[in-house]
Amino acid sequence: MDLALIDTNSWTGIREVLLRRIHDRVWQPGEQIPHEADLAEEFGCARTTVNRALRDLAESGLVIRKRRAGTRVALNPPQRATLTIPIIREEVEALGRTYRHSLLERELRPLPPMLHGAFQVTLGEDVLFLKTLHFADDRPYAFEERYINLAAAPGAHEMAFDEVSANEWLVHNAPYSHGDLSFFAINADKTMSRKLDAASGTALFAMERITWSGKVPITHVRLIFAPGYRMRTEI
Amino acid sequence: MDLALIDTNSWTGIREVLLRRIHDRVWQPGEQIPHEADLAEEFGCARTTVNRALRDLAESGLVIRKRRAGTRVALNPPQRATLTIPIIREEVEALGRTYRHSLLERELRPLPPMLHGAFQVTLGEDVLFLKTLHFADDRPYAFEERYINLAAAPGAHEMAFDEVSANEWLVHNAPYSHGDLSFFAINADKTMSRKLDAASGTALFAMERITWSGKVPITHVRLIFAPGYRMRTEI
DNA sequence: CACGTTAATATGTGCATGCATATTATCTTA
DNA sequence: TAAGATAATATGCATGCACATATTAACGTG
Repeated sequence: MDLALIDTNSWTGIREVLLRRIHDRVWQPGEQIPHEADLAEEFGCARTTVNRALRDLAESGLVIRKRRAGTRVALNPPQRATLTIPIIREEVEALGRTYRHSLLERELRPLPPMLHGAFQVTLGEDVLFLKTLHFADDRPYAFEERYINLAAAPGAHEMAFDEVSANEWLVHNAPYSHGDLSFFAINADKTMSRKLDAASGTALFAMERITWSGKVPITHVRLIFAPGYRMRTEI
Repeated sequence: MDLALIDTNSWTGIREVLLRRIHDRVWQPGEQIPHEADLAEEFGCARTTVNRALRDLAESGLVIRKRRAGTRVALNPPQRATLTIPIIREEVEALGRTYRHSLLERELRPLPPMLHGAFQVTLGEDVLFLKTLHFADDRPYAFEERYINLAAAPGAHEMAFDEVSANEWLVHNAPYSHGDLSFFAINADKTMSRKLDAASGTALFAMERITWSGKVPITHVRLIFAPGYRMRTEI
């Protein structure tokens, strides 16, 4: 890798050079690196360009920037990973398999006490409960339990959700502003072992998600994947 | 929320306004939105500023941008989540608990066949194998199995890893450029149930990670967490 | 010397401008 | 008409400049 080949007039080029200096310990972790102005002079470019490169490094957590205090190499670069949580249909189809889902249950229910803390809905108000099984090539792929706040997604009341999945419908009709996401492992109980075609007690990968639009909760989902599921990403 | 309060002279302000238009379906999913120049005129700011706001929205996957083709609202906004995978010590200490770890095993070994594909090392070359148990307040927190490529981290040979953990040492001494990360669920076998103080067969959350520096593999880790562990993030 | 005030400074951001580049639309030409 | 050349256009990026803002260092003053 010849450094001379890198174009230090582009912000990406400058980022590469800075990255290499950090990797090669030219600038030690915790050490302060030269100011934007100095770097700009060194690379013969505008401060804006250096700024862009440094901003990008700061975003990925490799350097810490503070006004007046300058920029320093992060001591413990946090290992950030960006997970892409696709719509299950798309995930299955990306694997080259055919997607299908079947709605096992659909009813109005009071909000289960378990969710009272996380999911602030007027008490007494019913929420829509759905149980869905997702298939890939006719083999169970994931089991879904979902509560939908009808106040946040009124149209859901009229939807059967047998054709289009609740997930897809909500993505398009009740966009969320933020949410909580968590992952954990769970033992297959009798129901799940039957639905997911897994031996009872098998460790299953699960994901739980709550989404809000502003302060209004939209939906709570728990997805439990069939045995062998792995969630992957690159860092 | 009064829109008039938002400062449309700052790129974050403009981002908020655009975000709201997308949420409120002023611009439908898939629909093309006005050009940077038009928006700049509307907000009475420079095109650069609008560009910055749109770039940010594009990064989060909410809009898709193409030269000449313009910007359009994403049809299926990919649900991205940024996970921060901390050093275990920091994770434990952030919980207000005391961290401790004990090295259970440390030896040179040939690379196990299981890893031959992922972890390209000269055959016959030994790698350093470590087994560590991490504690929080003297209760087992996670069980770690790690292979270190000595060619990539020569200093590791001299390290006992009983004081400073391999994780922390590597972070500081053999920075990686990229890696693969995956999460899954696994049943506790006899060893793990003993080490992690879990009933045999309990579903455990596990993470596997391989990191490289360029083309040279550095380390392969498998972390298995004690029962009840949840990995959380916000979206 | 302790503590509050003020100045210095590095990053953060906005603007106007110009050119680069990818992609689409249009216009030729065989 | 179809294929290829060419023009039009929206985003991408670099520059120089000005000013905003957070934070630290220096300075007084009691």
